[in-house]
Amino acid sequence: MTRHLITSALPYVNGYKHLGNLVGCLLPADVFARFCRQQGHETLFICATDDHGTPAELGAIKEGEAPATYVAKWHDLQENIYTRFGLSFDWFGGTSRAPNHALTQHLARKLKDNGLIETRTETMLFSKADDRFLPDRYVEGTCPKCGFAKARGDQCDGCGSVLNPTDLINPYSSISGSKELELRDSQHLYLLQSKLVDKLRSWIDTQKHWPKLSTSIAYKWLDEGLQDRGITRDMKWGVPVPTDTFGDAFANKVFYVWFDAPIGYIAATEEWANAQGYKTPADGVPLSSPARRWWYGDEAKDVTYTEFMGKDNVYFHTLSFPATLIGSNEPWTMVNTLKSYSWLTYYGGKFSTSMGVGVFTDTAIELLPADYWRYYLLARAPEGDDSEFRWTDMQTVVNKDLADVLGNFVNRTLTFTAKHFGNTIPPMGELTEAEDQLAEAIAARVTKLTAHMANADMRKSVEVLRDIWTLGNEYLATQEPWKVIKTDKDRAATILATAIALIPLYATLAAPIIPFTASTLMALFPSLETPKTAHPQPDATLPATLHTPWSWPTADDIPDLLGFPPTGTFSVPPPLFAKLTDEQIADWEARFGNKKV
RNA sequence: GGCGCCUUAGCUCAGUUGGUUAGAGCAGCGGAAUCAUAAUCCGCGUGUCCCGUGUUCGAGUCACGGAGGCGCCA
Repeated sequence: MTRHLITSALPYVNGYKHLGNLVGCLLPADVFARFCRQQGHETLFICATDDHGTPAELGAIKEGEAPATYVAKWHDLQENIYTRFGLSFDWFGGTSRAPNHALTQHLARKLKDNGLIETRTETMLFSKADDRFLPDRYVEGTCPKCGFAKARGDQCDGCGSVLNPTDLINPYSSISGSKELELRDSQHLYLLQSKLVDKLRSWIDTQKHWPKLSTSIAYKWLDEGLQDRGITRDMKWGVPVPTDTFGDAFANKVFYVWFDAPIGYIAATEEWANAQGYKTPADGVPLSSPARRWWYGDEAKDVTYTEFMGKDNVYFHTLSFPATLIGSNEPWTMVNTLKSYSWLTYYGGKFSTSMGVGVFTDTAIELLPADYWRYYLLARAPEGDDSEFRWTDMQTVVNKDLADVLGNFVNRTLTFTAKHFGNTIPPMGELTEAEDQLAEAIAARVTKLTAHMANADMRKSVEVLRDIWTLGNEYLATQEPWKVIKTDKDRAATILATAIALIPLYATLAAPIIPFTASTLMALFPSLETPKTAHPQPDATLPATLHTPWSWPTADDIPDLLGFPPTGTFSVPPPLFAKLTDEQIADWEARFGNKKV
């Protein structure tokens, strides 16, 4: 048994995320977490909202709320959506909460103790009207390169140039519009990443389980020479820089959002521990014992840590966050396996939060049940290249795989059985070569599926899963119980009992991907609640997997799982999946667009 | 401007460290079956693997040049 720590990149707090965000880290992480649990591994799946930074502060100003109010509101709104999508976080925290303040400040102090932080003075724009410095996008003005009138302090939307606020011509505050700006010196903390290059490189050299993309991105940064990085901002919203350590000059400054955000993984774990009644220690490392077991010291040595993220986050997870942890000189859990994803595009164009392009999670979950989205999105997970979202593609995949192959298999099996045997599962008779071959074919695919799941390969997992479902239909097609029933009722009973035995197996194997449907399928068979007593031959030895219906089977378990179907009564459910109609698709294409924007 | 990535059947995409007739799903065509949400099962794929040059006994797979698309950085 392995202890699996799993994190998904933190969704930014301001507003609902789109489907690209969902499939680009949250969803695969959830599938992997569910799989690990089904395998019996001790698993902790952690996520949180990324609460700090300028967009959150500006969003709060726009909605006329205090940042804390705004952030708390959006945290809850997002969490509600994720729950409805079936994301099975053990804890969904927020980076603006107390544990993250404590941990961020703790790590900053450690970095200073180790000589890895220095103070530098920068000349920045200060607005008298707003009584504050104006970093990044708090200032707008004319682009010095292309003359675009509404260039932001960090970047020009006219020509794409990256800018510094002081580059702008005729700058003005984007909060108040005031042009009364002046240059003032401001002190900032820099993390001396340049001193950590060797340690980072030797750590990365030992990482054998990273995808090529991640490793090459990391080495590229190291080869080009890692720059020291400013880790503070002149803002109020964020983790305050502790003045007892860094001096009064930092009284109105906070840590940069990218410094505190990844620490949020650890902090959210501490939130989880606090929720169980464990108090964060006031001295030393601010981590209580349950969180320590996952993150710190010898107790966490046997933890396997897997991170899921979009490819834009690779730098922060391979270099910047590790620099923080390594630089602290403390024994933190570091990432073992890192899964990065490309983009899901909307008809080849970008899903865009600011432009409102594509489909957002809050809208999506109103249109269709979670499993429709989960299955389709995972089947198209952008694991290598970008992949395209299209309504017609989703219609094809959902109708074909879910409704026709899986849904229809369950439906045809149960309705036919009910017609001839009532709502009692028919007795299993003597097995023939057909059942042996079926078991063998499924066992081979379970081995493949298990390997793909263990690698968190979503597309391949979905593909094999569908293959397994097809085997059920194939079995019925070759055994033709509708013919056999006329001449040999016992044989027909065996065929149907075998087909019925496939249903809970399918539910178990599909559970990480379509958990809601899996529950529906399991619930059809009351006897599975207590599989031991449901066994048709009480003195036979059951494989362990039968004792808990959700346990992930091995290939060796398959013959027994097929040979001992659930017993007793069952109910015939309505069709598992409604097909997406041409009218629905046309409607949604009209509503959301069906071409590249 | 610098660097990196991508370009494979009508569509969406797989293709380990270069090695025999380049794969899957969907769509399409043909057949079987009729228990089922007109669902299922089986069979059928010669496509300049973006273009060019080169390395090699042998390249979709490596090198260089080019076209198109994308990303990161300054």
